[in-house]
Amino acid sequence: LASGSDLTAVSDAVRRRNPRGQGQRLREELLQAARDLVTESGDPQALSLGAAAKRVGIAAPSAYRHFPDARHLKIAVVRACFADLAHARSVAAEGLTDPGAALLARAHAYCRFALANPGLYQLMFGPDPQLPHELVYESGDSPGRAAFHDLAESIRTCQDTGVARITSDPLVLAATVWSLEHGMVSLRINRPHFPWPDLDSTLTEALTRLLDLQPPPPPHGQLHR
Amino acid sequence: LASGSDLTAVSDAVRRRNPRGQGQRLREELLQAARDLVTESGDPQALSLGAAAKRVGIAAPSAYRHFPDARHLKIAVVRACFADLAHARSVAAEGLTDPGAALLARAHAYCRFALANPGLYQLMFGPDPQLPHELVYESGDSPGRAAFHDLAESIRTCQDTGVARITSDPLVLAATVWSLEHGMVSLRINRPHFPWPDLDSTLTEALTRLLDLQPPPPPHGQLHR
DNA sequence: TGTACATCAGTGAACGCGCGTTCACTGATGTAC
DNA sequence: TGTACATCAGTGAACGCGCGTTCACTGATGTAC
Repeated sequence: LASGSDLTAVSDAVRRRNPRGQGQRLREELLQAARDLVTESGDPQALSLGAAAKRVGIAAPSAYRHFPDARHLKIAVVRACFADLAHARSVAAEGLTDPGAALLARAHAYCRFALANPGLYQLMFGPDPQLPHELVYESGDSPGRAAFHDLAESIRTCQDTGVARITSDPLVLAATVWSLEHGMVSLRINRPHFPWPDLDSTLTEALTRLLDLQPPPPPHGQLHR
Repeated sequence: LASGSDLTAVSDAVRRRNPRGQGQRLREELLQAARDLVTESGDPQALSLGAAAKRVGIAAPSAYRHFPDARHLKIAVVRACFADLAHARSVAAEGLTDPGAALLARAHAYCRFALANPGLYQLMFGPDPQLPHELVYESGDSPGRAAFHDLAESIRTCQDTGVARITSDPLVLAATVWSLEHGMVSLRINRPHFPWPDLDSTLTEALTRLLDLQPPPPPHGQLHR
């Protein structure tokens, strides 16, 4: 009722209704609000249609103009997160020629993403019957499944170039590597007060042993351990 | 209203009210009902005071005679689960003299427990601000922390006897091993439709490589791979 | 250029759901006298 | 041995909460004529 200038950054005081064709804009705002709710609370449960609507400054039923139901809002959030994670993983390996170094870089990027976005990570990888199969690793062309095969390929490359001297099936190894990454981050997320050892060095050492990785031809002589 | 003989297995028809001193019995029943709810649904969220009361056949407020609030019911369930897990782990290693074999046996027992009780496992190891620190790994004398130090000791023994040839800090190694176990089971729980490789052989191979385990003096010649 | 109208973004009230929790109570069981 | 009473296990009704969802609506914006 009282004119508040603290709600919207740009517009004057009251929320300006979106012009004709731009219902899209509110959709984006809802999506972002939902992400922020989870990010800020660190709790996947914090994602709800009503809370997102409230945060954007509209009444809850208005959200139904943009999402058929609450489930689809969640799906949209998770889909965006998978895209972000894939991006972070590929950016991390950019310019790295040694396949072992690239593999390690992607693994660290995965963990960094998880620890930086614990709530969203739990949303992506937690159990959730609401999320459709094609999104979360269940079906063949899901973004998560693509990342998994990417990891397996990356391991195969290491094997082919002699960087990884282990000879097991790369798909089986990929499952183990992914399990290790997931276990490390999800335990750290779930038990924040436990005296965890440094993740970076622990992960590097574990992957090196698991895959029998050879250090790259040292440019300067910088080695682990 | 109609006399149903299908509710209680032993007593005649209607629930017999517990005699004077035996309020304890209902407490046990509530605890078991809560466990069953989670076990049967596989969903930690299924644990609620009301649902447990309903399952036992009493009105919801009656549960307050036995638990101060819903949180304490959950705590009691988780406490019992930790005891079960510890028991399963120690039973699995009974009679095994080779420290490497004992370590592997306990690891497999951990995973078997998790996959057999996915709902309860998530309750124990999922993020849950409701659970008190002294129960879930945060404080020094929690049952989970005890299990962790047990694992570290087990690794140290392997090192001392030459069964594990890796020289890193056993506490750090324990964190890695636990992460691997947790990752393997929690991903399998969360993504049941993913084509996971066999857990037993994968885990054995991964632990063998991680700790550089030497096979025990073969009684018959049975080796992995 | 002006007016009448269709479109559509957003609203307010209301419902049912399961949850946790409170309150004053009922009534069988055991005990004191 | 009998009766009056205290104890205490369990009840029913009620509340507030946040959730998802429906419904008929309002009213500004753009367009057709």
